[in-house]
Amino acid sequence: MSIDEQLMTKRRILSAARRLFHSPGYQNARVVDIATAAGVSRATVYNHFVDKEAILRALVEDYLSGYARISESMVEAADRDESIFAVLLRMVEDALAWRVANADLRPAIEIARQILPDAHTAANRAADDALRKQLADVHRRSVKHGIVRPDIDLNYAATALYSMIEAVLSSFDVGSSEAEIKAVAEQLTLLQWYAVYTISPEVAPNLGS
Amino acid sequence: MSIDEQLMTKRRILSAARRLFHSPGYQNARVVDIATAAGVSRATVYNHFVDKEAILRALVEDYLSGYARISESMVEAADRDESIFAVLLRMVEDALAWRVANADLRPAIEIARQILPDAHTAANRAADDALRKQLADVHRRSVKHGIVRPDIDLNYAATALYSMIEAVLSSFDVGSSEAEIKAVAEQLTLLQWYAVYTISPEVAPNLGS
Amino acid sequence: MSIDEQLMTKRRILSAARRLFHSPGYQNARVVDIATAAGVSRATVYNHFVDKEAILRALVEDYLSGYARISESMVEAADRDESIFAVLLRMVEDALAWRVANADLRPAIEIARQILPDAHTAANRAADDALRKQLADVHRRSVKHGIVRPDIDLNYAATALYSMIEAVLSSFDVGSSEAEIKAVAEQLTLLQWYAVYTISPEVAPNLGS
Amino acid sequence: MSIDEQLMTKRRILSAARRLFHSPGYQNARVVDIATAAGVSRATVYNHFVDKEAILRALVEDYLSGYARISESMVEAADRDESIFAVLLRMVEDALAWRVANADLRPAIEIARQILPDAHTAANRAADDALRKQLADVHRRSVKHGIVRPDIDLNYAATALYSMIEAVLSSFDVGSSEAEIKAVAEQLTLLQWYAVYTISPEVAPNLGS
DNA sequence: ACCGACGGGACGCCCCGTTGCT
DNA sequence: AGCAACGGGGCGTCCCGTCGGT
Repeated sequence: MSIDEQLMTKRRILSAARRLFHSPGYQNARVVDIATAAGVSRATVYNHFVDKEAILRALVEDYLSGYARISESMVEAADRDESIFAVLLRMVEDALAWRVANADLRPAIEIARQILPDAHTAANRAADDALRKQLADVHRRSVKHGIVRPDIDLNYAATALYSMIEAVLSSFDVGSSEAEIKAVAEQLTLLQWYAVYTISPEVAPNLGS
Repeated sequence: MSIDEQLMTKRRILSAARRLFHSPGYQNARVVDIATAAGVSRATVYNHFVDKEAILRALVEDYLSGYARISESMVEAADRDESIFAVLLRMVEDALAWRVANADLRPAIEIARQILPDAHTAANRAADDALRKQLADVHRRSVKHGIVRPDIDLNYAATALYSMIEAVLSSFDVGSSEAEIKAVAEQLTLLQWYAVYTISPEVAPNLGS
Repeated sequence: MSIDEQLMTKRRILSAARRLFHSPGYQNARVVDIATAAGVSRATVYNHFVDKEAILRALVEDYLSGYARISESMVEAADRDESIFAVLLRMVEDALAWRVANADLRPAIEIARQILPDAHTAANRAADDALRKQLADVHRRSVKHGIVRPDIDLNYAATALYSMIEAVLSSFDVGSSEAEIKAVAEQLTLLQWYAVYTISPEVAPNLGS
Repeated sequence: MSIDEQLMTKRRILSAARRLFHSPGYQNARVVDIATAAGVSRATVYNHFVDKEAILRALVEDYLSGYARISESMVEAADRDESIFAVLLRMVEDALAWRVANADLRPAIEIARQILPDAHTAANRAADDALRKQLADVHRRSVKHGIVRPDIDLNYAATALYSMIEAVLSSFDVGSSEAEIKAVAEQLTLLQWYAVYTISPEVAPNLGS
């Protein structure tokens, strides 16, 4: 059996698990169901994952690693010397798009938070911090321009933005249309902008300046 | 056994379940653990609740009913003709305080969202809508004063506020000190305010005016 | 559920196991088969026995305890002051009858010897020794009468008798007819007698004399 | 790989299996253990034997074929015109020596009796009958001499002898010392002799006479 | 209310024998 | 011949929810 086929097997198990963890849910998805859906036997599942939990862990880690990639792309974006608002907007868009693309993973991630207290938190913090660091950077540079409201704690502002990105998914049930995502991203960015900055988005200074 | 004693037993079961659902978590809390912690036998638990799920459901419903009470108190507050900012602030404070007081229930509520898809959503919507309706009312009245940013969708703004209240708990690990809660509430209210309104909080009009 | 019913359940499991250990054999008898044959669930089997091995152990112990009862009955017989030959004959008859009645347990006992090295040996030795002690007693008293062949080691003779009782089962496939058992017992006793004693069975002295 | 090397491999597998079937026993000896002990891989074991059972079968067949050789040597012995007692003694010695040399195979043979009902019985009967035929021959010739006890069934006597040979192993744990084997063989032969014959061993007639 | 046996069913483990690939 | 993934299937554990007896 080739190495490619091994990877395929693992991927098919993950894919089946992802589908079944979304519905009928992690608890109701039996290992044998995942195996059958992946076209393998139960034993094979245990050849690739020590645990049903390990499958969950793998899914969550895959998801969180996507976050890290977003923050990397942001670093590059920063080099292109765009306006602060544009940078924020891109960031929100990217994060939102990633979440939408992985909306079916939400239940799994919530479960992971429950039953993988340490593992999840560790990986999650890593991913969150990647994004948070970027936002903190934007904020810090903004302060130099004297455009940040003096009575706003930027930590809360950052948390607010993230939680909104999160919440907007479950509340508004955003479709996968790119246009929709853009519209929502703009709204969220505007909210963040007005909450934090004293000037209009149109006159936002460049990040690099 | 008197009715009072029966209620006591039920309450002790709920209390034990609440403690155990928080740690070691819903899945890891066995019915016999709950029974033992409540000082009763496993059979007695099943005399009061048809299901382990039913205990979870009862806990969540208790929690959500508290939300409804908050919105009721807001209606009264509105009658006292305070400023819009003050009303918002009180609302955030109340919601935050309630969440803090029930912070240990968060895991249980998340689980309920997973495994009680219909029951939870129904109750949750009811509670959410109660608050949301109040906020929508505040927003609607604000519009009449012409102080709302024209490029902001108030639906997103409302969602943002709620998600922030939610998120601030897990991120900042707010203690139960009333002063702390007040400080955080003010920050969140300010964020919401600046995001939505064009004027300074100090000159906010009265709700009833 | 009454205590009687509990015992019944355990007995029915043992009975089913006994049947299935004989055919299709210990290894081929699945726990679920035993459970089904006993009219209970697999879980119930594990409520009564920690192991599949424990069922085997229980069967073997029951069987061996029967041996002990035989030797007890021999002690009483000895008090009736019969002839040595008659005592030997009764002993062989009893042992043979017990083995015939439990012939279906032979495979299980052989398996037990394999997979329960210590447990089996311990119990088996106890049962064997019970009988062996009786036989040794008969032999010892015989020596006093000067009727034992001087070139015969009575230890080997005793072992020979036991092994014959054992072997005659598998080789001759004795039916359960009492007459058949008596006939075989007489043959075996005669073999033992002639091998050990110098006189004719008809003139055998009494045990007590 | 040469044919010799193949045979070597097969022999080493059998040797390892023999060791492991003795301890920790057939059921507890995993195929991978046998392979490792033989210095080959698990797959190679399956190249030489279709089954784990096939290994057991091969061991038992090797063992039983040794019995056939004993009976062949007895035929030759008979031609040397020795006394009946000497012939019996040699027979018992040979059988006993063979059993002692293969004492470690006993557990495997017992298992084979359980799980290879047909295969074992067939081969076993063949080997047993080879010996039994010889003994029957001796007995038949003895009858002609009028030295057999009239009240003894020679079938039982033959069975008795075989079972004793078998039993003496497990009960007395005979060492491999030749002298010990000789002593035990003499005892067993004497037991058989006295049980069956009316005359003293010293005056036993010759087999051929 | 309490107790304990019970049916049910998933989990993780372990080992067998098979099958392609190297 | 060696290797490793795989299907298959039994074992023992665990917990749930039920039920009858005390």
